[in-house]
Amino acid sequence: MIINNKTDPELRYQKMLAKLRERGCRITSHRIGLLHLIAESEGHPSAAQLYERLRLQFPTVSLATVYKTIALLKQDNEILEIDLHGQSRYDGNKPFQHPHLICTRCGQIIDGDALPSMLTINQQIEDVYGFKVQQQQQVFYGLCPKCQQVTDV
Amino acid sequence: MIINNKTDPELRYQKMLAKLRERGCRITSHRIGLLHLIAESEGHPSAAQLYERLRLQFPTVSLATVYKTIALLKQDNEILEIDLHGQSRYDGNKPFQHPHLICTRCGQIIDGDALPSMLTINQQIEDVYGFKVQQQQQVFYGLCPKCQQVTDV
DNA sequence: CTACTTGCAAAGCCTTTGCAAACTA
DNA sequence: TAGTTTGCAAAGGCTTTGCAAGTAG
Repeated sequence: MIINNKTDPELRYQKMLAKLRERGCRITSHRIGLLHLIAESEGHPSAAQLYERLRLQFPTVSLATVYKTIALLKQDNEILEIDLHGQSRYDGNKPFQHPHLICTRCGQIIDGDALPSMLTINQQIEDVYGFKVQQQQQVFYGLCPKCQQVTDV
Repeated sequence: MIINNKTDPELRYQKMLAKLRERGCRITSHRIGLLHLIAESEGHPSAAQLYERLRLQFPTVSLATVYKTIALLKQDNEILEIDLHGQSRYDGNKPFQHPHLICTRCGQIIDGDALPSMLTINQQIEDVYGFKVQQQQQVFYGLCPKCQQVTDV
């Protein structure tokens, strides 16, 4: 079994900040705060969750600002958007495409970036269908190890 | 390369009809028409597309009715819902979980149910993460064979 | 005849947008 | 100072829901 290893949040923060500067964005205190939250981004938060957390530091910040900053990071491929039935979750710590495992009982979202098939699936798709993959979204719903024990009774 | 083989739409229609009867649903002409469209469901239509097609036969039908009938079929696992960034597409012909390949140029949605890794991925997830998969949603965006030629110049 | 189904319109949810005021560089 | 960013509120797209009228069994 795999232990989830995170990228260093500080490095992620610096990288994102640099990208924003590169494109000539103004660096506001709200953006700095949000970038820190996103670089950390434990548990794949939604925009609303990021907003709630950011509001603890900046009570006047708005949800629109959160969305606008996320939009910039998406363009720079500095944040990964996970599309869950009309609600987006974000991973700014590992902004590359990887599968996610979602526990239907406790709601936990596990990064599935250690699957061997992850390395071969795109090639397989090209071999079988002649289709060239650019992006992917793989979500698996089921029971995490802990919740299986609860259910097994 | 794989030729997409469809299930017999008539068989699918009968199966769905039987399931609705089983649960004591009333069989209305609108539902019969919609079931036929869904059993056929070329190209993974959206609710709005099914509605437009159904309206040709039944000009007074409403979009709400389409959604309500789809909801029933979902509960019976007789229709597969594909979640595309806030818009749902439906496959009532092959209502089991399978990957989809979406061409970002022409918009075509290809069934990816002939991939070898499809058979092993759930086991792999259990081996690596101890996670028991119940449902999945695998969407790959990229270029279909035809559109690659256009782009290759 | 009874209970389910329908169409309509309104509401819901998340996300995006328009705009004047505020702020970064 | 000039141009970006902000918060607010409204709008947008898709889906769901409430309800009285209509219909299947």
